[in-house]
Amino acid sequence: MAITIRDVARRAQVSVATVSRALTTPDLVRAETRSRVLAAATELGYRPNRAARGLITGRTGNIGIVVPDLGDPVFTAVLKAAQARAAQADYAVFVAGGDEDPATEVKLVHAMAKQVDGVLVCAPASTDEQVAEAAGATSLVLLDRDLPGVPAALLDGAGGAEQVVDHLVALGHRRVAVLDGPRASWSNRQRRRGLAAARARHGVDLVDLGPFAPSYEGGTRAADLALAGDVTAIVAYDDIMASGVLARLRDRGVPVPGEMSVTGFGDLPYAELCSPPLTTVAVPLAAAGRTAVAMLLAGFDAQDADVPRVVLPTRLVVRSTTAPPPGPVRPRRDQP
Amino acid sequence: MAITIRDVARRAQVSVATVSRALTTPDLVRAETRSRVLAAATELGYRPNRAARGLITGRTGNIGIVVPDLGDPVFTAVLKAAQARAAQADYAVFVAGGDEDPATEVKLVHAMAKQVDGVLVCAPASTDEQVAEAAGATSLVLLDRDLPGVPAALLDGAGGAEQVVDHLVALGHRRVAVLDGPRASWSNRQRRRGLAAARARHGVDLVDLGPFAPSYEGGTRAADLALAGDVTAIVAYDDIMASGVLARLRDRGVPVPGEMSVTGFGDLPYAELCSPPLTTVAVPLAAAGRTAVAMLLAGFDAQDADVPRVVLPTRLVVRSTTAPPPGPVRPRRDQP
DNA sequence: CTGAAAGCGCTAACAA
DNA sequence: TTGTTAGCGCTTTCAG
Repeated sequence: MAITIRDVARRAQVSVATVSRALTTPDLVRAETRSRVLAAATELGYRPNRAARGLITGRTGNIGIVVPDLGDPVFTAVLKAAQARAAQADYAVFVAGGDEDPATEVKLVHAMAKQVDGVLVCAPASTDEQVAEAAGATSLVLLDRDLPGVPAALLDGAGGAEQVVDHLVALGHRRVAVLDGPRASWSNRQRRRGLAAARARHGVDLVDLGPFAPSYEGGTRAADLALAGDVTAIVAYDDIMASGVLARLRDRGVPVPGEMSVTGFGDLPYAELCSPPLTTVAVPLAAAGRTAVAMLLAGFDAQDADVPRVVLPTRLVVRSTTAPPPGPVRPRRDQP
Repeated sequence: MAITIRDVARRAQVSVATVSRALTTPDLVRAETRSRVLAAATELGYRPNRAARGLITGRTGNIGIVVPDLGDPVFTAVLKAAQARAAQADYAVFVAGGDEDPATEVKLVHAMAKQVDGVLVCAPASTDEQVAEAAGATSLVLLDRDLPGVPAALLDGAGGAEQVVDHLVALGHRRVAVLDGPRASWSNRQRRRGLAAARARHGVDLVDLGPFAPSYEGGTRAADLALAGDVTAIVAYDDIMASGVLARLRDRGVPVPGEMSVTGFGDLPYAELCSPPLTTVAVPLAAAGRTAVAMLLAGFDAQDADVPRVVLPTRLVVRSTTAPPPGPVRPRRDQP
């Protein structure tokens, strides 16, 4: 068996209670005793059993993270930042990835509930009811999903979408294709909201296409449809779809951005590596992960009943896939 | 407080011991009693506290995974598969990412040790001594790192490297640049071993360049050096470096594969998306993750003293970045 | 087949 | 300032 608090007590010639105190509430023990205990602990290589501690304190020192897909770079970016932030506070993190079933996410939360102090749930596809119910099982923070009463770290997808359209309009585009992604997600709804706002504001023609799979293949398929749509720009659902679009356009001999502008969403590492480098919306995934974890941790202590809800700003990154539309640039006429 | 075994016992009109048995060793309780208990448990939504159980059984039902970098798609691929495999066996997984310090990995193992039944350590950069010492703290399985006495799931990097050279030689290349990556890693040593073997076998000229950072920028830098080296092919350390090479060659107007062949290593998703699609070595990351977890789990039960060590095969995937060298193909002369 | 009781490693009153 | 004791939620002898 591993070494326990009792071994340390024996070696330091004190009771287990004193060892416990020396470790958790050092001020409550005489300096000399404390150092003796600490010395004994180090010599023995003692590491408290957090599970046992949790049993009595009700605090496990663990948090959980549930993501829709551990293979998706969007979520691993969040995970990385979240894990780092948690480690900073000496919290360990459980991770679980749902796969097919949207209800899985909720199950995962329940499965973790007893072993963690709280769970960060990323972009759950579950229904509001399911999420609310899961929130009953443990302390919850949502990421990229909004639900009244549950703390959330949100990404301003609407703002990002607006910036994209603003940019395209500024370049002179008047008719652009919008490639839709999976309909269900909250973030997609946000993005569409931003698109709608921009459309209203500028009076641009936004040609809705899709939905397409958020994949390279989805992008290649979408490109052909967009090409048939008499547009001068394509707003893809995300970077990966955009890369498919780019590839297909190249195959079909359509110069980008000369004949066609293309934008992505996410600014994943490879957006920069596309050729040409992709104009896209940078989404602060790492910041979101950090923030969400910070909210979770803060929620453990603070008992104020307010439900924090922070929206992280997105930012358009202009690279080389956007340019004025071909032909003579028609002067823009804004709505009166 | 959450609902405990006692609540279930009360509701089912039995003792807590019976509830425990009904849940863990169903055969030991009368069918009728069992169903009564199970019903009560379901009605109450009871979920046993695994930490408390672990305290007494010595089994936590958790495993840990330590990776060098949670942002690296190589490791998240492993993580995804490992997590899935663990979930299958109803194990939850802790995840931690080391960052700078190689010794961090060992610390992470120790930090997890008490909360898990075993840890999967991916490609640790620590010294043999450090790893061996960590293996003392808990049940360990290594991935992509070999150490006598510790079970390991290995990737056949040497074989992959040999396949690359075989392929290039078969195409007629006689002088190829090899871009080195971080020297320290075990997997890099393996790859170099494969290269050396192939060189000895074929008598090809292998021009060692580097080391370079395993990044896009590293690749662009490397490309220029390779170009100056009078070679007809470039073997990059990994896919990402290869994509940098590709980009730089395009910028410099060198047709691939017409004037220069390029290979990667890893077959990450975007290898296929490169333009042209990258010839590379497929590494069974998911299989490795699954296997490693399976080994870990198996090790918990079996008490045979043998130390499993499985080597997963890699496989060359020929796409469009390799072709015969330019100019008249000189007939190959193998060594006598 | 079932219950009573001990105890896993630890913390939190309560005394001393 | 320190030790004694109870007990967190659970499993596991040991009786019955």
